Amino acid sequence: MPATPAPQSPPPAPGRPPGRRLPGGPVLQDSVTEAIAAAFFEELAATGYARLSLEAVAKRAGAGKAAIYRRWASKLEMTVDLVSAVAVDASGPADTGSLRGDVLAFLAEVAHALNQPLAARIIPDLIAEGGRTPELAEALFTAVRDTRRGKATRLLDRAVDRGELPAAVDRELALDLLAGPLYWRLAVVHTPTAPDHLDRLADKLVAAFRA
Amino acid sequence: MPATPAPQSPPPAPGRPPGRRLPGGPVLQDSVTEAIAAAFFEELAATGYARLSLEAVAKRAGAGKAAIYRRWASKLEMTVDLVSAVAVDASGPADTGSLRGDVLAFLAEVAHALNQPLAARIIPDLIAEGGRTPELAEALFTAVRDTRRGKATRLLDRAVDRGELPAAVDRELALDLLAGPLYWRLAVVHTPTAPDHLDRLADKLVAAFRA
DNA sequence: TCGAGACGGAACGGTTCCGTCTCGTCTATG
DNA sequence: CATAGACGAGACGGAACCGTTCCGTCTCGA
Repeated sequence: MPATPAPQSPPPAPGRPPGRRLPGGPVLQDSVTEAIAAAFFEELAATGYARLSLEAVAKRAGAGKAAIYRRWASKLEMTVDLVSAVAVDASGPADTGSLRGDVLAFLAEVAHALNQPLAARIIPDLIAEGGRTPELAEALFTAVRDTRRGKATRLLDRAVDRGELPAAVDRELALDLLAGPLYWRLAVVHTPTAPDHLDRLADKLVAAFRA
Repeated sequence: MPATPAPQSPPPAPGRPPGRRLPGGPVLQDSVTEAIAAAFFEELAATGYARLSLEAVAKRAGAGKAAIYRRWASKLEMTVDLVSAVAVDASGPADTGSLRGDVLAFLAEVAHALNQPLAARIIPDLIAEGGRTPELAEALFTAVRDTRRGKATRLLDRAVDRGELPAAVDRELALDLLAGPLYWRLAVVHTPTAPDHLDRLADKLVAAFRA
């Protein structure tokens, strides 16, 4: 019974950090665990969550099915755990000194994420699946939506502090405007973007915030 | 000439219009066909395209599987056909006399569509599936995206004619701004909307277009 | 009246996947 | 060096669907 805490074992570390069965925190130190995680995301992009088969994940990872079941109890648990793990980055606040600069930095970050081919396929799929699987929706919300939401809110707060926006700026709308158009273009309609696309979008958004 | 051409048959109608096997045009006169279509969309909303089982559709419709296979050759063909059928409405141009009025009317139409519970579940699912199934993506594009795109383009043209926008208005960005924020809010993040939400959004969008 | 054909229903063999379990191998600790 | 434990591989029974085929019934138009 390796993975589970093994309450009686001697003082030092119980071997090397194994995976774990219950949610609580991503691990991934294991090379087998890493291979499984990579295979999981590739399979997720190719097949979609609904049709994703743990058998295919195991085969792609060059692992046995037992290696997966030793780490997670189910496909849903595995998904929640791995998705939460990758979304934790949260990264820097990106204070560029001006509202337009901050907006542009935010857009560039979103665009960069959505231009990853794997992410562009996986994210819409998980969002759609979240409509059917509340646990998955919650994991997405706390890991992704709330993180971005926090960044965008701080972006607006800084602009208010600088006097670039009135204190009463409509934050709800601003958040939708920051995320919506890019998501729509890159993840829904798959339209190519001109090199200065983000620049022009940033101009429009700043104008909208000030309205 | 509803069903197959039936080149030799006498002048009058050959019975009643049956479904048909190949794409080309929605029919749906049949009561059985209607029941199947309704069951299909309910099942699609509940299960998602990937897991949708024609057996379940037949059961929900109170029909036999043979009744489905008599009309469509596969799940994909059925989906393309039925989705194209519902999206054809296209509706009126909605010229309200002002840019802001037109924008608001456009937003209201989008919001109304996305507030249908079935649509709100089905659309993100089909979009995600479209990333994996080119035929489905194409059906969605020609039936939905191009229709909306045309409406939005005419909306901008009218504003240019009125002198409300410069002729060089950035149509690409405007289209993303019209669709993206609402789609983001209603279909991705599922956030409730205040009663005056569309009004305030329309103000922001008009300001953005003019920037 | 009678035949054509669509109907609901049920069963068919063939896949695919699940979650469990058993092999024999490899490796690292003690 | 011995051995415990994780490993890859894959067989297993059970379940769900697929797409097809067959019933026996019912409703038409000829």
